[in-house]
Amino acid sequence: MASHLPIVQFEDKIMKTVEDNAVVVIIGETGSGKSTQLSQMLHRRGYTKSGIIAVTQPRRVAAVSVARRVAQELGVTLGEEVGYAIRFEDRTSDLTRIKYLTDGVLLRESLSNPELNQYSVIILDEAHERSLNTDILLGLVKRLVKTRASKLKVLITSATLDGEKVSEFFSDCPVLNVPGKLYPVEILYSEERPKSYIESSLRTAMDIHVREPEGDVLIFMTGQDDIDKLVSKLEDRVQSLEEGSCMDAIILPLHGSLPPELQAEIIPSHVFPMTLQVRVFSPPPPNCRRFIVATNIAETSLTVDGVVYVIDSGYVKQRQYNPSTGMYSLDIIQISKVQANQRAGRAGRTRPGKCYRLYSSEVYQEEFLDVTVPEIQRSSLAGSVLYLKSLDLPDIDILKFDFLDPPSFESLEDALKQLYLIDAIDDTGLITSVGQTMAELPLEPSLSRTLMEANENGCLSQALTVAAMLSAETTLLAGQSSKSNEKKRKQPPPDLPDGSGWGDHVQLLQIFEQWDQNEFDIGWCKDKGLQVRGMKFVKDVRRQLSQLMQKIAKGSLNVRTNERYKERQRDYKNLRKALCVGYANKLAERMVQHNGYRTIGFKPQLVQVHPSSTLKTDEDGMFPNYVVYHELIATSRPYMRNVCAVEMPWVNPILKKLEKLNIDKLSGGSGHSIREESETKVSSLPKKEEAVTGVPDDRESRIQAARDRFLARKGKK
DNA sequence: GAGCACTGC
Repeated sequence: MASHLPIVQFEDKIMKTVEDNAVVVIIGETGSGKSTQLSQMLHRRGYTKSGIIAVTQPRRVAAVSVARRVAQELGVTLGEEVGYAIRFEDRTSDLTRIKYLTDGVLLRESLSNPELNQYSVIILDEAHERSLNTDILLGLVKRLVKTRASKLKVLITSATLDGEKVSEFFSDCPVLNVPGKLYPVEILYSEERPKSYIESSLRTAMDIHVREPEGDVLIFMTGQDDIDKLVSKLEDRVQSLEEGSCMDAIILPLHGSLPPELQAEIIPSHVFPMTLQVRVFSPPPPNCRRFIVATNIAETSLTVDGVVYVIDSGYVKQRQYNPSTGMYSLDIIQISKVQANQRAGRAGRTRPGKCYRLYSSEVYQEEFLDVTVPEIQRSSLAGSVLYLKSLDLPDIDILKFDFLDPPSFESLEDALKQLYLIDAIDDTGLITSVGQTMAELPLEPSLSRTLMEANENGCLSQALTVAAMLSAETTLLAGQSSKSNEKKRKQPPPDLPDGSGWGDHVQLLQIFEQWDQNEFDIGWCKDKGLQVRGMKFVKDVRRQLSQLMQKIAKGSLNVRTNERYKERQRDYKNLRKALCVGYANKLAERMVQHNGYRTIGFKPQLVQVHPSSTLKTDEDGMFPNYVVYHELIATSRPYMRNVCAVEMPWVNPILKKLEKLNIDKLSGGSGHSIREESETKVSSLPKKEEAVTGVPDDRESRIQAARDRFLARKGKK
């Protein structure tokens, strides 16, 4: 049935290698069939007799669609022999032998079963995407193949030629290459970087339209603004063409904040069963060319069917975290070679195609990084560090955790400091009982800490709502028409609650409470300009959090709990106090004379309340003296997004704790509970690994190098 | 008076 897939010819070779080795890296290009076939091969060879085969995917849709395809190929009912597990949805049963799951779900499972004993094989699919979760799994799995000795097989699949590095990481395990099924793509470079990649894209697109035979055009832009601009320019140009001089054209924007009904219809592909094809709108009319103007969402997450031409600006908008300031920034940066090739590959899925790169081959060769900087080196690590601490693995020290690409020492110290401020670890770096419970909640540490505190002071139900709302926040406001051709007149304000002046957390709470009072009516969301999908997600998250908190909850979890009590609490004092404890790592103090704030606990930054905030000023026009914020983000200026007013008496204990902060003590702790043993364990660990694998481990030296770099930087200041 | 790329438990 799947005999046309390239990987099938390699079955014997792959299976022999898996038999002889605990870990195998498989490089399979797009269309090789690795995602659907590897699990079935292993099943045929009896690997499901001693356990389940787990296949991880970075995305939910992929886990579901690949599982569906495999069940179909094996002729079984989905959820029986072949199943999947994603957040909110577990379609597996006692019969399940092949299980597709997101890597986040596998990490959760590992929390309650660190040895992952139910699995005989773990396949980490699409590892080249290097999601934060995949990187943590790579480290955990490396440890598991040692502790579970010969009882576990691990396959790492990747689409790029980065296999050598992964192989080195796994003690030089074998690397197998499986060809893909892409058609050739001709690469056309520009002589030089254009002044404006929008104008240059426009010219290139029109050239293609006039000169090239039929086939859709996919254009990679960096963000919604650029997309809107280019779409409207393209529309103008296409309309000004003489009628009948060339085929018709449809121009379609494609980015994450488009409402899903406009965005795409997702249909399984017959050519590439392991991916998703997206048809933007219904089938394109005959003799008509589509121009899809997209963000990097079209690089991996969505596949547009029918693309023959790709125009690549060479840029991407990327979010990165600065551990010394605690601030995120969204920057437009050059893509990596891997990304450039991924984009080009989008032109060769149905027949030979062309990729127009709006940069020269010298720029590609000399300026582009080989691979994208992995997420783990661009994110705040508080959540990941807490997770690793909570596993309480006897031989794991956070600062020495074996990452494929270790994050900076500075970034790990930042994470430890934050965790200490919110009581998740003590002053020696050991996880606390509060921290242990926090780790079990699928939330970022500030929010899980807020829930714990709210449970103590009687406002758990409110905090659950706030945490759930913030988990969805960006997808909440429906696709605003931005500043497109529509008249720029402000639409009638959707009259949402205003947070009673206390800020955005309270507003989010009030919005959900109103929705609850309106019986979760979908029409109500639409009236208020809220994305229905986002609000439903909030409801799901809230339900999940409630279930997890049930065991330890001291009060009611219902949204409409204690109406009378709430009436007396117009100032939301308990909730704000709980937020202050949870966000002790995200505190800011107002400047004396103006409404700017200074961040506390980081290298001090001058930041502003985001203009979209509902936080109110007092009669003198001044903001509160202290606020906590959900995140710092530098866009046009440094902003605090989602702020909440807090009171001086709640802030004082945090300031005291900051004074006591001793980062060396925090990071010196071993991270596990038997401190006395930590010294010897840490130093003896490499030897132990040598004995097991017979291969020296370079971990110590890499960590030492990172530490040296860090200290050198520190010394300069 | 600003606007945020993309995932996920």
